[in-house]
Amino acid sequence: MPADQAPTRFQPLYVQVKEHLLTRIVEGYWLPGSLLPSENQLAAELGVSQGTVRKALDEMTAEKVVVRRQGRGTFVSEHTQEQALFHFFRLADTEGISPAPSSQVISVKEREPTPGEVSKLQLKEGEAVTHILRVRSLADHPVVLEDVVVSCADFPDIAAKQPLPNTLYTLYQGQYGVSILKAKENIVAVAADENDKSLLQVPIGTALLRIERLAFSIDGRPVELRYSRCSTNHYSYQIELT
Amino acid sequence: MPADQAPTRFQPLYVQVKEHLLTRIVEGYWLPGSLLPSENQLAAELGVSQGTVRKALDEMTAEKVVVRRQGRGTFVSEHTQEQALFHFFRLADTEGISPAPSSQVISVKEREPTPGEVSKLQLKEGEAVTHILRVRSLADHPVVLEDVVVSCADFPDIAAKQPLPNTLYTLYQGQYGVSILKAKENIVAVAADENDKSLLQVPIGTALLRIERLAFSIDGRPVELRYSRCSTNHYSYQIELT
DNA sequence: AAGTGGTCTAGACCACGAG
DNA sequence: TCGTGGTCTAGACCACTTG
Repeated sequence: MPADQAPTRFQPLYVQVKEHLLTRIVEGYWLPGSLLPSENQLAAELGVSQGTVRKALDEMTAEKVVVRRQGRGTFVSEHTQEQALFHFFRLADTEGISPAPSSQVISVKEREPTPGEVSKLQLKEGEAVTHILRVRSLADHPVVLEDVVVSCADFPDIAAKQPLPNTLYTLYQGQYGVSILKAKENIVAVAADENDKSLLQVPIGTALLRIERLAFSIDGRPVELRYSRCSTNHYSYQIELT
Repeated sequence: MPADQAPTRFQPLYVQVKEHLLTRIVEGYWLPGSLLPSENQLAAELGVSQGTVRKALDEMTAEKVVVRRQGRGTFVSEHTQEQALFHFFRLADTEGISPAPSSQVISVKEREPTPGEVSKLQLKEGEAVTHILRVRSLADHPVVLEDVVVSCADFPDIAAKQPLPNTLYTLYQGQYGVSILKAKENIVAVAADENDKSLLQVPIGTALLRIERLAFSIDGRPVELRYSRCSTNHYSYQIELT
């Protein structure tokens, strides 16, 4: 007994259930942090068995779209401070410890996008972007110089939201309903320039990490482009390959 | 009806099944590439239901310990050229394309480990290491200068295996039965020195990526420590955060 | 046609959290 | 005590691969 209109091709039931639930979350029917109906309720509502709902929720749990708590229920993921931090902020010291970063916003401007931004963010003709420049510090030392570019269409009037939170992703989710679950990073080594010298307090020519990050929302659209220039004197970029 | 001796605490049955299967693979009872018994055979042999075996195999599939092929069966993962390459070799050009790297071995030596190597590789007292130095090229241009350090106990007489394959992990698995499934990387930016200048053909002071990788075998032991110095003039380190 | 993994169901019991 | 997710089972049918 299929519970959904056929999407395009024959899909396993649990995939259809998953996409149905995902759609509701993306559309804001269930907000981040809210409790979903129980597996049995969803199963009854969609006309499938509880095991099928479970399999859909299992995959969504693996993708961190939802969080399950035994005895309580299943919740839409929330970008808490820790989550956003440990998931996307990869800098830590030799012990693997990352002190909570603080941020100092240098400027917030609306402007025309560059051709690279248009293609990477898949911007429409004439769409403007907001450009945030800030310095992030660990233990009171400036470590990262960050250029953040987002579409004004996705995030209108972001300049008015100041002071901006340390983790922008909680702002995106809380104020704009955009959940960042995936990102691609692209890392090269560059020499520090005049700008780096004054803002990161390193000599010109110091080797820095330059990280380009393209972040995707829950529905797979690229929504943020971010360039980070990192001093790696005291911290390193750490990641696990599996 | 439990199928395994209780490990330490009460564990779900499927976890016990998973650990049992994992042990057999680690011990070489089933070699990489070989076909496992069917789910029903395993279930009968272990005295659990087929669904429980399935759940164990599902997790092992997610961890890439095994590969399932519908209609054929479940196989122990093999480090093929592509897998090892695309899984752990993160350098690619702006289009995300990575030409097959070639390697030139500069030296292979046995020596005493440094204190850092002892602690990172968890070496026993008096255990020697093999140190491989090589240059890896993409499209005939030298791009990575690599120092690879492994324990002589894990990989005896590795010097005799020359010419070393491009992807050492296939050698580890094929000749020594050690499967690398997980690694931690630690990235900083450094300036090129004399050595980099001659081997990577870059000017002294050029910013390079320095990647420290600690690779773990299927049973969770650290077995290889590798330092890569990468020129990022034409290629960048690319990774997906999820 | 036979055997494999892939999906789906239905029902049972357990462990946890909250009232 | 009740409702939740977590585990386990047993059996059915489907889709794919091979002979």
